[in-house]
Amino acid sequence: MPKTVDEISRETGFSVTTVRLVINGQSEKYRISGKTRRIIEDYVTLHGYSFNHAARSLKLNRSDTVGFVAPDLSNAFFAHLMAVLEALCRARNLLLLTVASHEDPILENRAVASLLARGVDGLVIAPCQAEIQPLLAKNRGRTSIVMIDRDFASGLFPTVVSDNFSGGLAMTRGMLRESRGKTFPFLCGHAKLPSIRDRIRGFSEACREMAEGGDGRILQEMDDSIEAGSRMMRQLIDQAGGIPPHAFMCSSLLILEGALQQIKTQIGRIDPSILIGTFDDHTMLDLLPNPVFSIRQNEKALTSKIFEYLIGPRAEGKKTVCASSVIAAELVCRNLESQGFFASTRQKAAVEKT
Amino acid sequence: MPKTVDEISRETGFSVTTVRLVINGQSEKYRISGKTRRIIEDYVTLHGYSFNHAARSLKLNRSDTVGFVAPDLSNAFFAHLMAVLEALCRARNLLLLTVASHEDPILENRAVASLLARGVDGLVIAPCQAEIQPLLAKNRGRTSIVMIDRDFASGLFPTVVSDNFSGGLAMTRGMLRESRGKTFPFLCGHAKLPSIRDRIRGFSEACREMAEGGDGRILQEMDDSIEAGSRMMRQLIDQAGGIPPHAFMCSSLLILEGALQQIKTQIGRIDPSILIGTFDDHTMLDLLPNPVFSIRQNEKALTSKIFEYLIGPRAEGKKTVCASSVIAAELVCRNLESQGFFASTRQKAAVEKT
DNA sequence: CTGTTAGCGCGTTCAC
DNA sequence: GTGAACGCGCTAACAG
Repeated sequence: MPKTVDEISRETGFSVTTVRLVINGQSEKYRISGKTRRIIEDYVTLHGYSFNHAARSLKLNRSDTVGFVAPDLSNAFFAHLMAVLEALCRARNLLLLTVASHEDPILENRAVASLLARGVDGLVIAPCQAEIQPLLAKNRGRTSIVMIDRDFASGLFPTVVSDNFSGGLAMTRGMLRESRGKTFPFLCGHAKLPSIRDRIRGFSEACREMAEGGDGRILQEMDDSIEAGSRMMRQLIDQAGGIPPHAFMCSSLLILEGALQQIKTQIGRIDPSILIGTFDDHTMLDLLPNPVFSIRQNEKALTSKIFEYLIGPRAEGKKTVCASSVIAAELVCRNLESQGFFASTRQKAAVEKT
Repeated sequence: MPKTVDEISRETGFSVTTVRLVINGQSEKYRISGKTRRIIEDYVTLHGYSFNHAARSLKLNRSDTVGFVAPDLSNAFFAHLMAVLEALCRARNLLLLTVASHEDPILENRAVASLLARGVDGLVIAPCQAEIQPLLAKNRGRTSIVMIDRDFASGLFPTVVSDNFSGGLAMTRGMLRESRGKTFPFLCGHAKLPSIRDRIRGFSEACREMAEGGDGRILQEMDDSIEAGSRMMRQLIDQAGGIPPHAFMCSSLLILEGALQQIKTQIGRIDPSILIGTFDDHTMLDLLPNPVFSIRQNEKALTSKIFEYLIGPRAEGKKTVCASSVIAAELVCRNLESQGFFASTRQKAAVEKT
C-alpha cells in the first residue's frame, strides 16, 4: 500500500515540497535538515512510495515511452527486433509499447492512434500500407516517427530498411555458384511489398549475370504464410511432373516452411541434396541436413539507426530531416561443401529533404 | 496539429461538456442539436482531436493497460503467448505493455516497478525468481496480479501453468512405446525451475512404468541455452565412446538445438532414425526428418484462464481468491511409423485461499 | 440542450 | 529550510 506524495506529506506533517525534495534526492541541494530527511525516508521505506506516471506525463507532456507497431510479433524477425529495441529503450529509461497490426490497415491505424493518444515520445512503424504515412503526417511534430522494414518511399518520414536488393543478389550468386549456374525458382510471399520487390530485383540481376540454363521462375503470392509456400511448391512439383526442384529460394521463413511441408507431403521426404535459400535467418535452420543459404538482417545496426532518427531531432532542434538508411544484411551458409561466407555490403547515403 | 477538448470548446464557442458529448458520440443520448453537432464535428474533422490518455488515467485512476513480464521475448513460446494476450487485450480495449526480464531478478524487479508506476490495471508475470512474490505482495490491492508458467507455490497470487507433469509423462510414454521400452536420456536446462522439476517427475514416472533397459539418465544444467544443450550432448556422446544416443528428450527447444548442433559437429550428421522428444512445439520442427515428439502448450487456454483471474476480481468485488490452474498440454508427433496422437489432460481443482 | 466547476498527482515558481 | 498555489487535459456532478 504505497502512498502518493500528498499522503506522505499529510501523514508526516511536512509539506509536499519537502517530501518531494527528499524523495527526488535533492535534500542536499536544498539543505533540508537531516532530521526531516530521516523521518521522511523512514516513512517511505516503511510504507513505500508509488510514483504516478500519468500525472507526471500530464505535467511534463512527455511519457517516457516509445511505440512500436509491427505486423506480426510471432514472426521471429520482428520478435528479435523488438527485443533489441527494448534493450535500447531500457538503457534510456524508456518503456517500449509494442502493438501488432496483423498486416491489417484498420488495426494498424487503431494501433497508431492508441499509441499517439498515450503520448509516446517516439513511434517506430513497420507499416503494412502506404496510406499510413499521409495519415501520420497530420500528427507531425508531436512525436518523432520512423518507418522501418518497408520503404513505401513517401519521403514523409525517415526510413530504415535492410538492403534487400544486395541480399537477394548475394544469396542468388552464392546459390548459382553451388548449382553451377543452373537457375532455380524464387517463391515469394507478400509479393507487392517494396522489400520483396527489391529481393526479386536482386535475384533477377544475379540470374542475368550468371545463369546457364535452368528454371529461374519467380512465383508470387499476395500473403506471407505457410499456406502460400505450400501452394507455390505444389505448383512447381505438379508442373515438373511430380519432381521437386533441385534448388529453390524463398522470400521468408514462412514460405520456406510451407514449401518444405509440401515436398514432404507430396514426395514423402526432402532430399538432403536440395539446395535451399531463404530470407531471414533462424537458428532452427540448423536442423536441416541440406545446404542452406539465408540472409540475416542486422537487427543491432537497424535499431541503432532507428534510434538515431528517433532521438536525433530532439538534440538538433526541430530540423525536419527526412533521411533514409539502407542497412547491409549478412549472407549465412550452412552445410556447404565449400564453406563459403561473405557479407553483402552497401550503404545508401542519407538523403535530406525539407 | 490536433486539438484538446478545451481548445475546441474555446474556438467553437461551445462548452467542454458539449464538445465532449459530441466527440464521444453521445450527442444522440443527450439530444445535442444537429446544428451544434455538425459545427463541432466539422471542426474536428478539419483540425483533428488529440486524445490525452495521461489525463484520463489521472482522473479515472485507471490506465487501460495490462503489464506482461516475460523472461525472454525471442523465445517462441513467450512470443506466441504475448501475441495471444495482446489479442485478448485488444478485444477489451486494453493496451498490453510487455517487458522482458532476461531471467535477471534485478531487471524483473525494475520491470515490475516500472509497470506499477504506470498504473497497469493488471499484471501478468512469468517470474524468474520466487522472491518477486513477497515483493509484490506489498502492492497487493492496487492491481490484480497473475503468475504464469512457473509455479513457485507461494500461495500469494493466482497462478496459471501448463501441466508439465502429464506432458512429461505422456511424451515419455509415447517415446518408450516407439523405442520398445528402451529408456533414453533427458537433457534439462533451467533444472531448478518448478516447471522443469514437474517435467522430470513425469519422465521418471513413465520410465518406472515401462522401462526395459536402456539409459534413462537425467542431465541437468542451470541455464536454458543452446550452449547448455551442446554441453550435455557432448557429455553423452563422450561417455558412450563417440556414439550418439538412439533417442533423447529435451526440456526446451534451445536445449534441443544445442544437442543437435553438437551431434552434427561431433558426428558429422544427424542419423534420421534418432528418436527425438522436446518440450515446446515449433513449426520448424517440421524441418527434421526424424521421428519427433513434442509438447505444445495451449496458449489459448492459458491466456483465457489468465484473463479470468485478471479480470474476475473486478466483477466479484475484492474477494481475494488465490486460485491456481493447471492447463493440459498436447502431445504432437511427427514422422512416426504409427502416426499416434493423443492429448494429455489433467485439471487441478482451483484452490481458494484467504 | 448547454455551461461551470472541482479535482486526479505531480512539477514548478515564488513567498515566507 | 519549508510551505502554498497553480495548471497540465480530462471526467463527472451539478446547475441551469
